[in-house]
Amino acid sequence: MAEIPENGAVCSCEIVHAEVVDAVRETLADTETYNELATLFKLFGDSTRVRLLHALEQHEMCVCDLAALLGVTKSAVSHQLKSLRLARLVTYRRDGQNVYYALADDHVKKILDMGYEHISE
Amino acid sequence: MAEIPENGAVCSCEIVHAEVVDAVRETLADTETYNELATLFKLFGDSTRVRLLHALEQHEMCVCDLAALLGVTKSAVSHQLKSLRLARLVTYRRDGQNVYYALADDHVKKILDMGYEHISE
DNA sequence: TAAACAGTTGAACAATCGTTCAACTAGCGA
DNA sequence: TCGCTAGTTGAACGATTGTTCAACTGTTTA
Repeated sequence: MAEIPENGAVCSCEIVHAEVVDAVRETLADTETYNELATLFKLFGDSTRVRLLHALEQHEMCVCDLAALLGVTKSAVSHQLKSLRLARLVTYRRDGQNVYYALADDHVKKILDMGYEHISE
Repeated sequence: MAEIPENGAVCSCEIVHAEVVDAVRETLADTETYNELATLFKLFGDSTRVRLLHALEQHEMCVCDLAALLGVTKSAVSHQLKSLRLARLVTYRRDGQNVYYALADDHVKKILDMGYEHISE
């Protein structure tokens, strides 16, 4: 469970509904979990990466073609793909001179779809 | 559709698989859509906001109690809640001196759950 | 072996972000 | 009305981020 400060330690106020606060506190996960979640979603929080992921949702592609498609440099694409790779959002496959990237699983699609649903309202 | 640069304009390389690039290009959305998606997911990309959202998933809460629960100042909570409010992720309800926040809809829960699934593997 | 191209990497930069601080507004009770 | 508490706001700060640039590795072809 999380290391949560005592009442008033940092918040500079009194707790108004102690029962609610205590009940909710029980259900919270540990700090590390929230950090990992934030780190994951941060990767979806950049339009270049979102476009990369959406493109890879259609078909696996090499760095060169992704760069041409999105209109950015190979370097920029490579940097972003590395982040996505470390988070296991995309997979890596070398074939000759080319390196092909593809979505690692369908979580990416589900998350993007859920986001699209929200902004479409 | 998006304004996508011509081949080689920015990518400093030749297109390797023109058919794939052209096919994927057809399926991409416009720039504004990707910007909105990124803006949305950026809000999930901070552990304080993720904890706020997860807490509100359990029960509506006032700013004061949220600050006490998370161990941050009321000001920090208020700033973050404003961002979440502008993105229609949380709702606002004043009752006397207190302002109660709650999740706007279940997209938040679905997105968080999908993220949790991913990091749990 | 050397040239050519695909891709990666690290440093550097500007831009963005989250928190803090101080000052403010709003509602409640005396 | 005054004092108190809840909440908001804007400026300022340090920290993080995305891109660029230049140099590098790896693979293919001549």
